[in-house]
Amino acid sequence: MSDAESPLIDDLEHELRAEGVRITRQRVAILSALANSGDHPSAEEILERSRKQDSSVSLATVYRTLSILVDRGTVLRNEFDGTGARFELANKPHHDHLIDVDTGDVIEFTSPRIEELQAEIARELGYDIVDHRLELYGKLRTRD
Amino acid sequence: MSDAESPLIDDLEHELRAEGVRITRQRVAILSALANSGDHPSAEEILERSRKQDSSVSLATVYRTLSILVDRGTVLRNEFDGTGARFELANKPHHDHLIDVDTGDVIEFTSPRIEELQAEIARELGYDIVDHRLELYGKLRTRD
DNA sequence: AATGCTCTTGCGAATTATTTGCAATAAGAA
DNA sequence: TTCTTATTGCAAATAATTCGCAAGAGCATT
Ligand SMILES: [Mn+2]
Ligand SMILES: [Mn+2]
Ligand SMILES: [Zn+2]
Ligand SMILES: [Zn+2]
Repeated sequence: MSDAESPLIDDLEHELRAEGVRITRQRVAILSALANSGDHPSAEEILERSRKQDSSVSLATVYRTLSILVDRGTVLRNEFDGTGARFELANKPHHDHLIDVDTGDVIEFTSPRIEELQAEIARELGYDIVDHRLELYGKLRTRD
Repeated sequence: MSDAESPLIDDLEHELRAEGVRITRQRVAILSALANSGDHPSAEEILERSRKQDSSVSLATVYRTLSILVDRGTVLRNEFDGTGARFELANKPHHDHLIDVDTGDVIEFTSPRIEELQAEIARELGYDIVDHRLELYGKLRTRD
């Protein structure tokens, strides 16, 4: 039972180190928590998950680390309706979200057409898009 | 120099009264502030603006009144990046927003195509859209 | 116009999510 | 191992919004 980390985390560590960011136990735990999350955890959830690997992690460090990772573009911060930011690793292609208003489930989707239209609209208004947020809030269609 | 209110505010007052909502000086001041705002003011800004008409308005009442109006669908609450919610009367057709990241300016736009595509995407995923949020963050294109 | 029931208000305290100051601790270069 | 300095945990500070409560004010009724 070695302590080998996933290649993903290994890569991230190297990138961070290359930028002079120290690799601490806490940061590795937080990165692991994110890497092993298929969902969109809140800071509190990331705290819980990373504590399974390093019980010394504190909430302040979770926030500080997320802040660094978001600034680097390693992590995405989402602010869905309701409360608190939700995070995810930025290692997958761009996508937007559909939130199930009944269950809170978050479904990812992509629409090249919408992305194009957004750029077009911005262009017509004289702008270049630097970021955007598209969230659909829906209810599961029932076949009554 | 009469005290006549705009027909818009007059209508809103009647609707509210019909629902058993009492028309107070503060509420009229807040509604006026909203009706006279072409932009997307924050709660603090609405406080300042409504105080010009009724200096007794408090921030708690601004929030409480906005809450009622949002629940009724009279007012829309936007949560753009940065801090604090921004409000606007819901008396115009649906639109989304482009935020100038340099100046903070908020530009409104509509795209029937994007609206359609959103519904289509949700449908494919088995959902009916109950709400959505589309915000573009952009920089004014310069012709250097 | 006066009455009274009930909603609404202002104020300050409470909440929630996130940030920050600071002394103790630990990365990583030498 | 030593040394420098970034990082950490903790608690206190912020920022936006909500809440409890006693005082005040709509408005239906007389
Ligand atoms: Mn996602
Ligand atoms: Mn608008
Ligand atoms: Zn997108
Ligand atoms: Zn829209």
